[in-house]
Amino acid sequence: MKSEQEEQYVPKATAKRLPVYYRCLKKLADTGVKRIKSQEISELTQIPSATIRRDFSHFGELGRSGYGYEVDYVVEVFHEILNVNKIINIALVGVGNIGKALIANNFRRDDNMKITCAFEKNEEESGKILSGVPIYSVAQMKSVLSRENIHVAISTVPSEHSQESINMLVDSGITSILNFAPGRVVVPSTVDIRYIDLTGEILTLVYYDGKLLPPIIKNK
Amino acid sequence: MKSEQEEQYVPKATAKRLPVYYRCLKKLADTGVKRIKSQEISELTQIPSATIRRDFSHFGELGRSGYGYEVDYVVEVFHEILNVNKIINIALVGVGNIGKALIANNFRRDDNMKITCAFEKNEEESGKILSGVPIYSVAQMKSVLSRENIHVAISTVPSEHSQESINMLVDSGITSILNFAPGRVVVPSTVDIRYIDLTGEILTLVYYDGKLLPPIIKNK
DNA sequence: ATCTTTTTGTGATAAAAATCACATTAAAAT
DNA sequence: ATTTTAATGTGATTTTTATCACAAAAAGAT
Ligand SMILES: NC(=O)c1ccc[n+]([C@@H]2O[C@H](COP(=O)([O-])OP(=O)(O)OC[C@H]3O[C@@H](n4cnc5c(N)ncnc54)[C@H](O)[C@@H]3O)[C@@H](O)[C@H]2O)c1
Ligand SMILES: NC(=O)c1ccc[n+]([C@@H]2O[C@H](COP(=O)([O-])OP(=O)(O)OC[C@H]3O[C@@H](n4cnc5c(N)ncnc54)[C@H](O)[C@@H]3O)[C@@H](O)[C@H]2O)c1
Repeated sequence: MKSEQEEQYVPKATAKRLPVYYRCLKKLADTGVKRIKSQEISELTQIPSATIRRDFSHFGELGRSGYGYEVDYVVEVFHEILNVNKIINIALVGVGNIGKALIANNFRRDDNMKITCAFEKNEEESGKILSGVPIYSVAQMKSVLSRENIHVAISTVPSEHSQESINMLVDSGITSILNFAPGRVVVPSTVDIRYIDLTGEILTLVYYDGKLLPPIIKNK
Repeated sequence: MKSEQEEQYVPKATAKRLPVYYRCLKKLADTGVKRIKSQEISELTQIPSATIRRDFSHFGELGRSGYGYEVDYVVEVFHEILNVNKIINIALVGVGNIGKALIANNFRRDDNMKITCAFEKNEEESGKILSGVPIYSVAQMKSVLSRENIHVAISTVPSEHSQESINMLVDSGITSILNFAPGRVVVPSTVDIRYIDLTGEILTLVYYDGKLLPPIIKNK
């Protein structure tokens, strides 16, 4: 491994793949697989083996030459890296179609993350408890979030109220946001926001399909 | 613009931004904005103006020096590029929490895409009609999809049935898939699959947050 | 008309990411 | 023990993407 100083930097592209690796390795560990090589992880994740080895290398020498990786050990490392050991409490804003689905499922399979409270503008919904998750009115957002010390939120409000909802979240101390409304909103640089853009994904799929992939679009 | 030959290639990174541009410009057009410059689009989309101009340049000389872009014209161009003029019929597999939410909303805001049929393993659900969308049994998949000539699908089945569901879709002639189960599945190279990974998004957000962004992670 | 201002489109460059390819190291076989 | 085999970790390179910075072109002002 490189010196601490140099290895502080994890490329953005690598960071985005970490959950894929974690999930893949976790599944292997749960299946009882003890040993794996980059080539096999590649088949499972569709990520080239050289990329996998390079990515892993940012976190130390996780494997052994001529052997591969000890699954349990690598899972442990990724567990640590991704904070899977810590419970992530999540707030949800906008209890509509998607919001209700997210609450109902509530990251069932992921034992470390959980929607613990939700906020809804419509006063008919607020006050209720859905699948154990209390729905508050938006007026209560700041106090609830600071009391419960929550910093991660999902927004599932309609596009036109997206900025409004995100402003309230930021004002309530949220620093990480997942927004289901794809229109870009403005946030302070201290806040990290990511977008789920279903319409965009479909458009991109169809765009590529229309071009029949290889000949027109340069790279896979 | 470059010669036809050279300009066949649209970088992958550009393609992913096209829906963002389209949405942004469409909104402007709908608001009555007639003229826009790359700097303003940058403020609205958070994409650097140089990147925007470079991206646009792949589709011709869309703007005018010292003036900017005619909003209506550029919307028209993107409209064409993204096939927004064509109706995209979408099949959905797995009518559970998420599946039902997607059907209920059914891309309300996007007049060119629509879930027109759904498939569910649970025989209690199949046979019903939800928000106008007929729910079929999985046994009917191949015949319905070929009859309706559908090539785009969304899978919202649990992870452990993901490969099974995708296999059926591929076998039924689907070439573009959006999968809500994040575990990577194997598809023929003729099929394009994209993943929505909510858990992964949250993990990545928290990963970055833990590192407090700038000092540890190299680039924004 | 001419001049000034503005903003594009794009060469050139830099930065980031992916990939190659192999020396090195450890495992497994003999 | 020694040899053979296997797979890592990483320099080196290539490819892709982002950004700089400005000449050229058009708009608007005078
Ligand atoms: N459901 C889909 O299939 C789908 C597809 C593409 C995009 N999206 C996006 O997902 C988001 C949610 O979709 P949906 O179908 O769940 O919408 P929805 O209308 O069913 O639910 C939105 C909820 O947010 C509430 N709300 C509005 N403003 C609020 C505020 N400021 N604070 C708190 N709550 C507020 C509304 O009262 C409503 O209950 C939308 O932005 C939509 O663009 C959804
Ligand atoms: N809802 C969330 O908050 C959330 C969060 C993260 C990930 N996800 C992912 O989204 C997916 C769906 O989640 P959900 O909460 O809607 O699950 P769900 O269990 O409510 O619904 C899944 C549905 O798929 C059906 N099904 C199973 N196998 C099938 C098959 N082969 N063909 C057709 N139908 C089949 C089931 O009968 C069920 O109705 C899961 O893969 C999950 O990992 C959901």
